[in-house]
Amino acid sequence: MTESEFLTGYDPAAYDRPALAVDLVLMGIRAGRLAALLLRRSRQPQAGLWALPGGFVGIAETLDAAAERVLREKAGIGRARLEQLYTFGAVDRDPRMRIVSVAYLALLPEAAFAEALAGGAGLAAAVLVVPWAGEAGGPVSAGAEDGAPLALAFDHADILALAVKRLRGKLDYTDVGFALLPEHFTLRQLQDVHAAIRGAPLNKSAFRRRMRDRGWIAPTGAREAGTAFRPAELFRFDRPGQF
Amino acid sequence: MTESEFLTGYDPAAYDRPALAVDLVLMGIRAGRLAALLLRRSRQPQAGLWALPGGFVGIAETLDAAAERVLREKAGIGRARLEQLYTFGAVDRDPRMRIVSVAYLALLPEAAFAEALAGGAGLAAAVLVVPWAGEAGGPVSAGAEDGAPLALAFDHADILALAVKRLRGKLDYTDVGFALLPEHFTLRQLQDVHAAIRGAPLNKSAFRRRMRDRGWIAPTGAREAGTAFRPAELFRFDRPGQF
DNA sequence: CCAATAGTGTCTATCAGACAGTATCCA
DNA sequence: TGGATACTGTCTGATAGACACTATTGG
Repeated sequence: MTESEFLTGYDPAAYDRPALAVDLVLMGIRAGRLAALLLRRSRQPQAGLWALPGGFVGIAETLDAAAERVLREKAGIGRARLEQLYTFGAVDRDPRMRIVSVAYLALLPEAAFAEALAGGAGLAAAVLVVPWAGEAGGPVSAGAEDGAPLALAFDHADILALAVKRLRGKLDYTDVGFALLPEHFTLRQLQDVHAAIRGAPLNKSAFRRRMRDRGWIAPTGAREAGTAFRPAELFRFDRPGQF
Repeated sequence: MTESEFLTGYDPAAYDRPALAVDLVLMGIRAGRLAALLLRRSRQPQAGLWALPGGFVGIAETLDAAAERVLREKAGIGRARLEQLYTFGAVDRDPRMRIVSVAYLALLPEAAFAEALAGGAGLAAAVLVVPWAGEAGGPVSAGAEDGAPLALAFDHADILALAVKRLRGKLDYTDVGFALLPEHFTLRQLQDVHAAIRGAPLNKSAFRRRMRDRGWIAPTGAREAGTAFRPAELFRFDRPGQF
């Protein structure tokens, strides 16, 4: 039997299959704190709870392509660097039916995050409360910008927790800190982002030294404006496209 | 509409779905080199090529449970610590139909690896050639134990390459080195495993110092037997269950 | 004794934390 | 001038690489 003869006789519908979806963790910085974009579910199941933007994977659509489509259609964001996070496959994670979901993570610069919030997609910012709780990272809870806790749908709290953990792991040796900031930033802003992701403060001079020694930042020559004190120097990320 | 009313009216078969499978990367050490267990495909498609043990995910089966079942049924291994690696979703990765596959990684102690090879499952050991090629890790090629290259089926070369990359990333701060060794081992064996995964040699005294300082190893009091030179001290892993 | 490997001691470079000190802005 | 924050200098401890040194086995 040749390969083409085999294919002719193959029955792809022999067994029941789980449905396959993607869910997007879209992270940003909001008032100096780590935040993610969520949608309030208007329909059953779990109406009223907050969920990650998600959607089903088409039969002729790559997982990455499905994630990009959901980014456009559900979050109204043109493009972002999406990275696969983990695949969640508990049998009862969705009461409608068996749905296996591939979670993706993207980091939005501060302006893009604000723009997505202002767009008509109905997104809200969930501030992530990230206690230090050791290197492994403890549970992550989500709250509205006024501090009120948000109830998350399905297993999306697990997905958020894993996203924060992944972020932490990559913080020291990739550009995740820069990806959340505008093009020009102060070292203080950068340090605040790192502290928010770590969930613990950082030593100032050691942090500045490390950033400069790695050659990742370049001075722009400009300075902050509108401060009531000494304005900080503005830097830019010097190794775009490296990761 | 309540949640139960909604569920009654929901049609889970409205769209075509990709099939969902798991593939297992079962790693071990073979004659001091990093190796993985492969099956030679006897049937179309891609008959004669070498593939990772895999199987479809049942409709009421967790991803982890499917991986454990494949471990038993296709590899003849009772149990191992399986860890999800990545989900591969290219549209044409399997010529039969659209199959999305969740890859899992497990590390087998030297004896379990040899036992699986000797079992009746038809597994072969593919020695992985892992050039250093920078921190990111270059392409990984598989060869038989006599050095002859093995042709891999589907996108399984990509899966192996990612598994090695993941292993490298975890080498310094988890127990991956110990997981591939027998219960009692010499520091030389441990160093060889680390060097095989890194694809680059290690400094002896620095390595020993690091292992001892971390408190991960405990002396057993016993020594190697049957050597033609000074026998090495045998150690055991002192932090089982920590990772 | 030699060959071969086990195991140690020491020098040096790098890097991070701690913390105090100086610089520069606005009011 | 004072308050606030930006930015720097320096000490110290932890860790890794390099490399030579000693120790212990079988023959």
